[in-house]
Amino acid sequence: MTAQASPLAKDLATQYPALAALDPATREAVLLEHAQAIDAPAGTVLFDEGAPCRGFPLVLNGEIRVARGSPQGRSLELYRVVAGELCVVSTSCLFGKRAMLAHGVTAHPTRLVVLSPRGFDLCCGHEAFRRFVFGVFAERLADLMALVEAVAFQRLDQRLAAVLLGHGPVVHASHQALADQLGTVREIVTRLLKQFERAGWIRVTRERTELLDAAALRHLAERGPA
Amino acid sequence: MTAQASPLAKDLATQYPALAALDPATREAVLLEHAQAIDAPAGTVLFDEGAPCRGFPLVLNGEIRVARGSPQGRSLELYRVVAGELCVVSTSCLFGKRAMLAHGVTAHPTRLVVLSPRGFDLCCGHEAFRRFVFGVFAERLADLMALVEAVAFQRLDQRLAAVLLGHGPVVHASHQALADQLGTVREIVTRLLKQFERAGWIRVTRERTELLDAAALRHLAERGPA
DNA sequence: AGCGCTGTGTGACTGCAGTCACCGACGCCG
DNA sequence: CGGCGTCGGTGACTGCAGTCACACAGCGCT
Repeated sequence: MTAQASPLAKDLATQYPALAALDPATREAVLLEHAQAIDAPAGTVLFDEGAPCRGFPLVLNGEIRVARGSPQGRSLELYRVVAGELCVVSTSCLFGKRAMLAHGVTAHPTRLVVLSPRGFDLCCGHEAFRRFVFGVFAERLADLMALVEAVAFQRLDQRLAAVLLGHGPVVHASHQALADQLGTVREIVTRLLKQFERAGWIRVTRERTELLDAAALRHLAERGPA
Repeated sequence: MTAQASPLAKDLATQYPALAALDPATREAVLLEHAQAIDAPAGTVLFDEGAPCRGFPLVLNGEIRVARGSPQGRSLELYRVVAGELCVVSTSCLFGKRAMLAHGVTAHPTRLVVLSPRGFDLCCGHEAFRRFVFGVFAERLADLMALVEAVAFQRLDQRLAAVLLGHGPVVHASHQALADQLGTVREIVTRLLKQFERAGWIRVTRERTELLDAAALRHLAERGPA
């Protein structure tokens, strides 16, 4: 399906002001000939490690989790792509002409538009779009550096606390899912959550973790062990 | 000092074909008005964590090590910038309008040209240069992901082996320097090096590590513990 | 009710990395 | 020569994270 449907174009313009700023001729050409809309239910594998790469995904709504697996079957979340962003792993892999370095799975039902390499080039001819792309790259790079630092220098309880805080006041996720975000195993998450619960910071029920004392968690995450 | 000196321009053209591909008018304008050459001896701190950012450094020769420090005084090398590349941390920080996320120190005497943001924008108007910049970003992103995976999932002996292999057949570095690359402490490096030496894989002398059995090290680094 | 699947809880054990407290070796310099 | 700073080596100890092996609870299904 090509992406000329009017509501889609409108969504795109709302989420991506940089696209809206293109001159109308280019925009039409890109949308008609170099874009493809996709609707993916939650849990769809959009791309996999080692696979080639289709194009540059722009996310309209929903969320993509980009993670990398370990040989021992563990997994570590690198970052997420939400509405208004583009997936830099795909971009990176297309420019470096290499296989994908990570896999991407939709966390929620997600609508996205995939730009062909040519379409991406066209858009990049315009400064506004370029600045947008560089901005996203900059963010991701910063995220990854923060992640490196966290993995290298922080304890798991601190990182778990940070992850919980990043999910809002009630976390809907199995312990295994949390473990996959952290790059650890289920038992450790269970242990640490129990610790937090005994401290009165959270309440744990099946598939659900309720934050009772966000301040304490934040303190642990930021300033280290009490 | 502006960068119109002919040998410098030639160096730039050699190291950066993407710059040479610009139309001459733009190139002249950029070099004359938006570039600054710097010669830095080894050990110069080019930028520091939390500091603002001057511009986009292009490295003509030498090497910059970009690392991030931990609160406990440890350090972890994120990547290096060699001739023909540009430093993405600076780029990232300029685009994200944020403070620097890491510090950069010259490992060898290094000559570099710093482009002003405006000069960078001018260059980016040309597709060849853009592709070059995206290519570098792609590489760094890939590096960082590999680093995240290594820190999260590999044992220290594996990572140390990899670092040794990355330095050529003879490594000139103190144990402390190696520890700083890995994000660990000196004693651990000493221990592991002794292990490798007992296995006959390396010979250790002061400030110098000679690789005797690169194959064994490579095997450890890639396939894990024997 | 019985079954099976997924998610959770836990105790025992292991091992790597980190910490601490030294000591010794080497090089530089007054 | 003696003193000092950097670099390297080592043993004892600690603690976190990971592994293994279970037991159990909740839910959907037949």
